[in-house]
Amino acid sequence: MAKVKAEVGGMPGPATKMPGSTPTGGVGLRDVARAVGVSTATVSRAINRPEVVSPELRERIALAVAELGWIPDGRARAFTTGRSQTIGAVFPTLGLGDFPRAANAIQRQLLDVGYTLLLACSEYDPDLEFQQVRKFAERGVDGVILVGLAHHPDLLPFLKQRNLPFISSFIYEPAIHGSCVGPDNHKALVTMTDYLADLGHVRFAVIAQATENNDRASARLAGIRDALALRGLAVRPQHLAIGTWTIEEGRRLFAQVMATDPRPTAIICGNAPLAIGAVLEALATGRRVPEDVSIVGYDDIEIMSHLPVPVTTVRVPGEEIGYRAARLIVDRVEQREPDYPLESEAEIVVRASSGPPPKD
Amino acid sequence: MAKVKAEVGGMPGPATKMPGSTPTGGVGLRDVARAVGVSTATVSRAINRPEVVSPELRERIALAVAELGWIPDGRARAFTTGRSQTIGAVFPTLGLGDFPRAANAIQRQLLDVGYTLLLACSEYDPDLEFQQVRKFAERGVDGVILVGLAHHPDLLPFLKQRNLPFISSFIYEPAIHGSCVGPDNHKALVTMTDYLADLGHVRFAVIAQATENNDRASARLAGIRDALALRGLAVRPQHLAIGTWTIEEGRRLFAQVMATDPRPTAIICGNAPLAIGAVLEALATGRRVPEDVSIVGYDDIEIMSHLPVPVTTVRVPGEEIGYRAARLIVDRVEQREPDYPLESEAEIVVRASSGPPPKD
DNA sequence: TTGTAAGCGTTATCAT
DNA sequence: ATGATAACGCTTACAA
Repeated sequence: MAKVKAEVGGMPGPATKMPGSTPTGGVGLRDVARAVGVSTATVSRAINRPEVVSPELRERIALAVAELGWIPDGRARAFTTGRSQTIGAVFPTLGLGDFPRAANAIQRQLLDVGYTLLLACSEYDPDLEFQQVRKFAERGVDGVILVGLAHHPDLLPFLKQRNLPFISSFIYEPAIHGSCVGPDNHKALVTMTDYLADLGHVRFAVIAQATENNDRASARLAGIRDALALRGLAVRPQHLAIGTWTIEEGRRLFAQVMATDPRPTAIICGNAPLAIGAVLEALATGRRVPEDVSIVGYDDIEIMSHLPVPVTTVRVPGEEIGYRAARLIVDRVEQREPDYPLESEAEIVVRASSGPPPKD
Repeated sequence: MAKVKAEVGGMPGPATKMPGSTPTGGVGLRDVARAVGVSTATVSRAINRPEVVSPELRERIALAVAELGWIPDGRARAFTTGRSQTIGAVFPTLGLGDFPRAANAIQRQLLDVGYTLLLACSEYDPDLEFQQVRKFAERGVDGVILVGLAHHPDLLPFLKQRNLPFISSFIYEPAIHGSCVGPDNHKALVTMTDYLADLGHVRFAVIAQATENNDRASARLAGIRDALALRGLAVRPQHLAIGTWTIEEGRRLFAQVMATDPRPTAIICGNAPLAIGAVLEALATGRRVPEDVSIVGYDDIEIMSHLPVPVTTVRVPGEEIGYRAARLIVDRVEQREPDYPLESEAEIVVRASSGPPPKD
């Protein structure tokens, strides 16, 4: 009990505080201390550095804690220590590709090391992303996980000024080693493009999401272009279709690029829904995949291997990325050096949707 | 500057604090106050209740705030006010059905009203869910959003004791009106079952996820059973297949129930991946859908309408649920009465995967 | 309208 | 090994 502050009879008095619900259930460290007959300092130590209090006391304190149902007030703790044991992550969206998997992995790993995840979505909007990060800063996160490298121009200065550690995920750039974790998007699409070109393809179409504010999408597009250029090839303007990340859009854009002349023989899709849409539209319109046209995607979500024609795609290890992102940001916060690889290998998963180009 | 506390010459002294990075960038309310030449109280008021300070001061304070790049330290604020403007949500998983959509919606809505979302996953494990909620409580969340009604036995008492408002989402029970928001899972599957029975189906199979710790899944199963019982029908034991929530599993369980004798003519799937798997397995094994067998699902994610045979399914308005969940928990926290509906209508979206049973 | 000053629950410093 | 006590940055009576 204790805490029942002052007036019981209900006089005006200095107004009992009670702005919101008592966070820790009304019991504080002092209540525990009082119950055991020690000082708050001792209780605090018993919690945070048990080895430094006598076993006997430790025992009695643990008992009282359980008895009273006390849990530490993280707010007060954060306030006092200057760290909140909290990490903020801003994803473009949940529910696309490997993001949910990664978010899950981050969350699990953070929990393991005693941190909590604050998760927000930017909806691919740099302004919103910045706003979310500001919120996080206000909330006192110890570090921030971002996706990609393209951000609001004021974002990085903001973080710098506040000395807030941050990392970029789902991307790897050797130039900023130590602050990014993910696959090399450029390299992944070079590999994919090479694979298709080696099959004999010459006319490539690309269905992808907009590259503005999305350096990962840009890197992928650049990878395709660079790989083709090495062979003296290029994507025709009418074979480049830009959209969003829905199946619907994939169907539409597939139909669009297939209506051109000459037709492409290989279609590279910038994300999973676009690839799914392309494949389903191809089948729905009676085309044979890959005999008439090869289609490849990005992100190996489960459905990719289950469509009537399983889809060749770039597999990004989302779980691994999330796990490492969590470790990395915590290591940054706690000033440790990462001792694990930061570049994740994206691999090409070859399935039935890709093959040699038609003879025609 | 200011903050440069005491010793500049670098004597031991009482040790400058600096445990972690300074959260607010080194500038505090007092710095702003000093710069303007007013008291901290005035600055605080200028921020929180602008109408109560003179316009002139308000102006100068705003200027100084911008100048110094000050942002409030949410930790201190939370500490002082007893509220953190933070809501915790524990979802079973991201990346299944409408959960990502709902999470997104919650997050957006909370942002709108000045709250921040803490998101965690329970992986359908009640212990983990409880642990996450404890973490949230420690972090001082003002309220908690849960999914469903089945929880760790100690969870609700825990929340009660701490006076922590919470709501259940993705479920609606009239009996606890005001603390839940979502569809009536039971009713939804009664409707779906009636629809199929009215088409003439008599032999029903059910492919669903385990019902332990998942009252929503239980409610759906009960809905099917009750609707059938009203017609004197029941699901044969060998036509009830329990699994997880993967496409893979859907394929396997579909094959399993179709290998029985007599065969079912209608298959009700408990979630989207199971339905997708069932349909794809049916097509892959040369069955005609719905001529040979009708297949229906739960959750209307995009792919459902795009498969070679579009899938009849229960559509749950995930976005609406998330939006309302966010509003509801905030209203609970701020002791307001909700003035919007809490029950979301699940609707049956009829597509090509369902039809009359085969004559056989 | 503005200033003064008392907390809020914990950790950390210093003394014992 | 333990206790006393001063912060931490902000909000909020209450006084002026």
